[in-house]
Amino acid sequence: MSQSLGRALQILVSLGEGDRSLDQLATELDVHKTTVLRLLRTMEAERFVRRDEAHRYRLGSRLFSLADAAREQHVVRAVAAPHLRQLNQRTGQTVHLAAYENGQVIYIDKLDSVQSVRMYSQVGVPAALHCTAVGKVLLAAQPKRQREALLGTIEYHRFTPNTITGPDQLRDELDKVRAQGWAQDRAEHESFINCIGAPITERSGRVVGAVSISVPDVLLNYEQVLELLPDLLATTAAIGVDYH
Amino acid sequence: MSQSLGRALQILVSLGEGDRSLDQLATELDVHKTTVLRLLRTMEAERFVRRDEAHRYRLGSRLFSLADAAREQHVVRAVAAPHLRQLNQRTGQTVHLAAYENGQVIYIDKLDSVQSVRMYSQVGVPAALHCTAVGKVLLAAQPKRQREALLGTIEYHRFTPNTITGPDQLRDELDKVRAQGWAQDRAEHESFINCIGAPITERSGRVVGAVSISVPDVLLNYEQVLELLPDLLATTAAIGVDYH
DNA sequence: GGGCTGATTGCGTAGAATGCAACGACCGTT
DNA sequence: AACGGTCGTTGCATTCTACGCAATCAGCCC
Repeated sequence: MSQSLGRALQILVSLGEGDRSLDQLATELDVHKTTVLRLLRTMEAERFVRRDEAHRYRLGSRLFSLADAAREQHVVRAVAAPHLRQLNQRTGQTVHLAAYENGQVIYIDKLDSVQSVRMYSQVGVPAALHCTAVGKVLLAAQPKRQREALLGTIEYHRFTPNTITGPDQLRDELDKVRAQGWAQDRAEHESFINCIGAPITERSGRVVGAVSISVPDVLLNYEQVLELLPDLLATTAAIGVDYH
Repeated sequence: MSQSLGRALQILVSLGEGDRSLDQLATELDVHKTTVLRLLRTMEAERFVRRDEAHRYRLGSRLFSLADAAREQHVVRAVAAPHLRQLNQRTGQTVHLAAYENGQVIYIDKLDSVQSVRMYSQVGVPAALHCTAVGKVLLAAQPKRQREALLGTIEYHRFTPNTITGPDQLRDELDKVRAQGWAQDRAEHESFINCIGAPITERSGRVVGAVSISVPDVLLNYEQVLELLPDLLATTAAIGVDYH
């Protein structure tokens, strides 16, 4: 909607990948370098970007405090933290916390497995809606209109042979999720990794987040992962009670 | 330089202090709410802000990954970290790492005292140039023109009776700092807290940051703080060697 | 159901943002 | 030390964008 602002945000995202020179940025955005310069100057004044002695541009220190603030503004994160830690310790598996954010599902916390299993998820990065447990849970919790709109816009990228690849199939899956109160992901996103996820529901019935447990099948098979379900549901219930 | 972008950044800073409604923001910026709405929409699309069900606006998740990137882009932070930890453990005192960022000095890392002494400094927030050890060190290291320009723009706010309150006095102080290779702050910023700070100089002679130790005088008097100086200088030297 | 508050949209206009071209600073080269 | 090249920076004219207005719409409380 706002052209210059949109370009400025693009610059910030680009700088997130590494430092850039002025016309490197101009080339990326396909605008005149004068334009880029003025945007950078404005952001520099507010410390969103900084410039080293060799005139290479980097992200500025304002982002430190803003990110802290963004974290604190996720009430659910703070409330959930102790419960997630316990769940992580009891099960020893990777635990994720995610929240809905205008049309997307974002990981807002992550506790690693005691085994050093690497997962591609990362705090602050969107989760796929059609093939992750948290994605399904939070999508299922959206009001119908919103949900249907999203079903249409998802790119049903086929990550594994098990990935759901169309809106109709996903709609059925979401109905099931809503009925049973939790979601599964049987190697739909990463081969050899199974997940279960459940919504955090606060007193009024509003879903404010989702928790998932992810387990590589070399550690536990799917049936064994299902045995963790009561623990997961107890955790999300406890978070919901603490939330207010 | 760019009006709309400037306003957008103001919005982000404002949201950093807490969530806002649309015309709360419009009032703060003193613009029409239509304008604010369009800026918010643009930022929403890039996940810089999010909007909850009650149409209150908050900071978005994009800031998470950007802040991580901003941190990683400070090479000195990673290099210094282990040395700072050791210095913090050996002395037991509050240790700060700061860097110069277009006309300001920003704390980019902080290790707390073993005693629970609260200091007002915070990572990502600017340090006063005229009354902190890191401020003096980094200001002293600037090229002359830059330095003189800054001497003129500083607001010489008098925090304590010891605070330097004018450019001439500060210029003399900076000469001393440059000559001796370190800076002091004898209760110039916070009463009852003394600091010493030293520059991190990499091989080529460029100053890439500053480290300081802060001690409340209930724990050590100024002479005792000076006894920590060799340890501080050894630390900054070691960081300088590791830096490349 | 009615009146409120607050969000949203269409539109014309003013002014801001843009691109151009010329200038300037800096660096390395000969 | 002069030169050429690269890259950042500035002044200016033009155009298109961002702005505010007023009307509409949605939701909420009485």
